[in-house]
Amino acid sequence: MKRIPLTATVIIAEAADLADETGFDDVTLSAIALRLSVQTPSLYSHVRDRAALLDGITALALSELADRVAVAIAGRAGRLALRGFAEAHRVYSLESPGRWQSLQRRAGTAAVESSAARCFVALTDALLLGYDLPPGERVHATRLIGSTINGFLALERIGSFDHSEPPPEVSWRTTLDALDALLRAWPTDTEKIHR
Amino acid sequence: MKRIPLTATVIIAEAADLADETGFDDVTLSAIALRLSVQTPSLYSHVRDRAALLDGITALALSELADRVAVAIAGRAGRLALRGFAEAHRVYSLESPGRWQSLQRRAGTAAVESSAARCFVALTDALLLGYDLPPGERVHATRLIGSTINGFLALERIGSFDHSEPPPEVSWRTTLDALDALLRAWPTDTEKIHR
DNA sequence: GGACTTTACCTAATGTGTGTAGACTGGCGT
DNA sequence: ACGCCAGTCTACACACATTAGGTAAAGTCC
Repeated sequence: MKRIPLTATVIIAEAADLADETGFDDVTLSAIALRLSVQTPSLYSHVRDRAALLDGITALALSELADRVAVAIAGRAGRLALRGFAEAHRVYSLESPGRWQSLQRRAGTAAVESSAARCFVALTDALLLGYDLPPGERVHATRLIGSTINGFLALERIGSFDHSEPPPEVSWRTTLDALDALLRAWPTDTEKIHR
Repeated sequence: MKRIPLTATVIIAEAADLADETGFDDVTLSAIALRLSVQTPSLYSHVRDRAALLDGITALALSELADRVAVAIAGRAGRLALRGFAEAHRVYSLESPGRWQSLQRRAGTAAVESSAARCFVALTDALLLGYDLPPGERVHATRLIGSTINGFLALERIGSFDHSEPPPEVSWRTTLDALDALLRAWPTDTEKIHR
């Protein structure tokens, strides 16, 4: 019985797989140890504690998602880039629900300061190049896009759309079209005169 | 030492308060028992198990939020109704983070089938009356609004906006204006011809 | 008003999970 | 060959969820 030597990377990868299978909240050191045919305390040589392990999953997910987004928007602009960006998120959230869930929480500094996080900012910025927005509005557009995409996927995941027709896919497409239309005709400041 | 008799309602209310103070994930039966000056197992006479307790918090939060939304959009239409609706959500999420968090998860049937849930659907529907959308598009608009609002609040809560200027409030206002503009000029089907 | 039931709490005990301390081992450099 | 040391183990302490069964007081029936 040959044993692959334990490393933080192996443990975190196993944890991420477990998260995808049973849900992020159910990731437990004992379960991971069992899957790696190891006693639970052995894990503590490589991982500080459970919080650090979960942060590891977050960092992993962030970097995986950034990779996917990068290839999804490469060579595209405008609506196509937006669709690629959004679709990459959605596919990831459906394929790897546990990993995706690990992103929906306040992350530890390790994850926040990772290179993947910085990469992500750059990618979202690149996405907006295809739409010409006043520089001061870029942040708001970024935040809006993030809110809508993440919000949609979150609601889809928790089943908010299960009790009405039609299936989420249809609304998803509509939502992306709406976002594109919005970015194309970004409301100018004059409109804010209303109160 | 007179003791207020334990009931499911009291326990759930205490749990909700605890959730607001220490975070939804940290709601523990022992902590609640301590706060109520009672032994942990005593709670089981009134609450089936932890899952049921959390569902109770969700149902409570749903009904509280529905109440707030109701007064926030009463007598308003269009942009003002949208703002009221959104603002009610935001205030709730900031005032009662734990309760709000309890809504960001797949809920048990008890919460889903509660009258508050049905009330909520009616309220959102009422909100859209002020914008005249083709009937088939109403669902999509509902889902889009929900996605964006919930998504924004979720990102704000986990600190996604902490690393860039300006403060979230500004983007929040912009986001609501954008949503309003979008609903006012809902993209017609012809626009979907692109691919 | 006494016997009984019900209610609402208790104590005791089990199982699972996190995390620490210290013993054991097998490969490595010298 | 010898000791070092990284990495694993066993043993343990503690927290929480949950079950079982006991007890005492309040309410109900005759």
